[in-house]
Amino acid sequence: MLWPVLVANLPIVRIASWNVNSLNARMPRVTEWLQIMEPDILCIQETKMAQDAFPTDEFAQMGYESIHHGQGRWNGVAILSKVGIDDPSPDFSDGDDPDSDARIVWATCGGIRVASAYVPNGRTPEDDHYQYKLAWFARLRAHLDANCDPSQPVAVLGDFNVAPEDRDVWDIKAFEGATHVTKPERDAFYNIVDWGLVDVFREQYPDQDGLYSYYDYTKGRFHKREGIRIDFILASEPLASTTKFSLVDRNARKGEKPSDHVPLMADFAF
DNA sequence: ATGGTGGACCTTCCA
Repeated sequence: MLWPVLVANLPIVRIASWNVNSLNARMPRVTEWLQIMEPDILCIQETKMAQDAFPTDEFAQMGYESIHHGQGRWNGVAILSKVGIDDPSPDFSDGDDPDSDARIVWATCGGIRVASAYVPNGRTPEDDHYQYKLAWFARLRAHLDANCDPSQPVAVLGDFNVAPEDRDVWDIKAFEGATHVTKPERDAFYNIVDWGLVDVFREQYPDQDGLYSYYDYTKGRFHKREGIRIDFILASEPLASTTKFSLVDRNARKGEKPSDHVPLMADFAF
């Protein structure tokens, strides 16, 4: 345990993201993980929970304020914060056309504009959902253009459902004709990055391959290390330039009732 | 053997 000593005199904000695949099913794992890692901010995706079912009190007892944008059976995103929840905003604030799904929520936490994002899956390149996915990415970019400033601390975290490079999947040949690796999806992802965001994990570990954020439940994918890197902590330069530590917590995929995604975490001396 | 899992929900959709 050397590194906490090394950074003990720096103000650190610890930010995490986790697609939990049902917060009801995952609550024991989430509370355990919060107690171990003690993030200041946790972005949650796929709560699969109605708005009024969110365990606000239970998180409050652990010291977290929260904002949930819930839908019910599908989707649902939330932000937990020990450093404040200011200007909370569900969805995209671009007028009178709300998204059909609860896929993004925003809040300012400790001076950082934070988004918890769950990008549509796409299903297949021929599916209407694939076009919805591309449009959703464009809408996120437009929201950033209109409402945020990359010279200020901004962090967009979540499940982007895109593997940006071939090395972000265990075997690119297994993805022929599939979503998550097509050029339009990758272009849409990089269009978000190009607004002024840094893939914090890749920046810190440019040569680290084989450490993925998602492993399909089926076919023994996890123990065969057959995963994909589709979850990201994207931070604007004022934040990303202060990165001290980042983690893809593969251990969280082990044990009883894991999510199919693992949590990501980063420490910023901000 | 051409499937393999898991979550929501009620019979099938979604990832």
